[in-house]
Amino acid sequence: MTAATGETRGERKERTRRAILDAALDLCEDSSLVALSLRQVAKQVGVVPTAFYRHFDSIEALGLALVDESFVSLRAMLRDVRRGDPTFAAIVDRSVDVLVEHVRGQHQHFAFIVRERAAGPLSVREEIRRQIELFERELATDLDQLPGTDPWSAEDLRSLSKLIVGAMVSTAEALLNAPASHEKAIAETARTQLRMVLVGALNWRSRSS
Amino acid sequence: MTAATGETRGERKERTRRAILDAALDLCEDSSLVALSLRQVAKQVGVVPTAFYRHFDSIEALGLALVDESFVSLRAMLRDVRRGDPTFAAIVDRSVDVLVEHVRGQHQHFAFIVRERAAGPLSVREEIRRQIELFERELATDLDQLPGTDPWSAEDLRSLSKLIVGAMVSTAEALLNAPASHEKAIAETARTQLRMVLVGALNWRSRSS
DNA sequence: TGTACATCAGTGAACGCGCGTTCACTGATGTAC
DNA sequence: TGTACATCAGTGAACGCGCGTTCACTGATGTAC
Repeated sequence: MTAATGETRGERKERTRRAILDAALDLCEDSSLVALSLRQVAKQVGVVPTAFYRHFDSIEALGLALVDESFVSLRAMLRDVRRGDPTFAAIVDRSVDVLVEHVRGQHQHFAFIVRERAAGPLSVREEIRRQIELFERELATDLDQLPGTDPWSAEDLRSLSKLIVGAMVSTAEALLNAPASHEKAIAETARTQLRMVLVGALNWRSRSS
Repeated sequence: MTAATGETRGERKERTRRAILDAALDLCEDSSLVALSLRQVAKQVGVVPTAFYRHFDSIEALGLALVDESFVSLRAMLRDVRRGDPTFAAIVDRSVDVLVEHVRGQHQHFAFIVRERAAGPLSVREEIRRQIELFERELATDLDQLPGTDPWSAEDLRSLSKLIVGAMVSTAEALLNAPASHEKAIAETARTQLRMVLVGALNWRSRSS
């Protein structure tokens, strides 16, 4: 890290930390955190390997920091969805639009979570799973407050929200792996899926109760 | 590999190859193929590192072989589902039962696919994606032949089958990551989800057409 | 304001280790006659 | 059936390399007076 005038020591340290996080996101993009070395990261940042330890204890600790900041952008996404008209049709369209937009804008964070969720170091996998479960619970609460959902049981709400979160994760994966030209088709598929799920949930419950 | 009487050279070679595949499945179980070394595999098999090259060009080539054999067990699963009563209710129950049973029996293969799908070497990821897409297409064909699905468009069929395959993958992930005691609850959630999806698909289509 | 001292982000040499790959080899199994 | 030769799964030494981690260090920034 080169010095720059007018920066405090703290600011410079934060700048290096940021550079380490960015380098890690970048370097593990086509393998995984478990195949990323501290030396690769240091090299990309332009710092001696041992300087890494001034910021993180290990690659695993760096991974946990990346999980945290990735979920900040996911939460920003959810805030966008909650804002506005709470009818089913509006929610579906808005959810898909917001997902597509955020995957485009936060490509690296989404790719990181999708990848490390299955393959990262144990503590990273656990933290991601914990955070996704949190989303499922929040979504269940949101669904509970919509009109027409009163007679659903708590278990059905959880099942439904797991299904929706799962479909959203699949959609994000598809967006990440397909060229930009497929974006519209993937979004349309996601809309169809969400509509099927919501209509199904409504009809099924009203049938059996 | 120790010699054993009554074995041909070919049989012995096949036995070592099998041992290499098993060792790889075992060793990458809690990280990923991209963090697995040829020397670790050779050590676990009880063979000198260079002997590895008699069987595979690289860990990546070994990975592709593992993808192939993992999908053999997945195809066996699908055959089980297709057999028997083709009503919706029966299909849902049978699908979930068969999935739970196969995940239990083929734990390592499922875990391998779920993990390397997101984090494996590029060629391995591509092959897994290709195979899953194949499943989605086959499922779309199967759904097309069920009663009550005649008016669905080809796109809707694909969206629906992607949704179902995605839900099945999520269920497999949940089974892999949870203790055996949660098995029943996860299966019940999966049944609820599949019923919601099928009822939704039927009602939605009959509405808009 | 200037001075003396403390802090601490980043340096650079050194370590032992596991890595993939090369190469020439061994010796049991297989084959042709 | 026995003999001579070919095949080839597995061996073992060697290589250069990148790894994580230790340690004593430097020198700019920050702080107390």
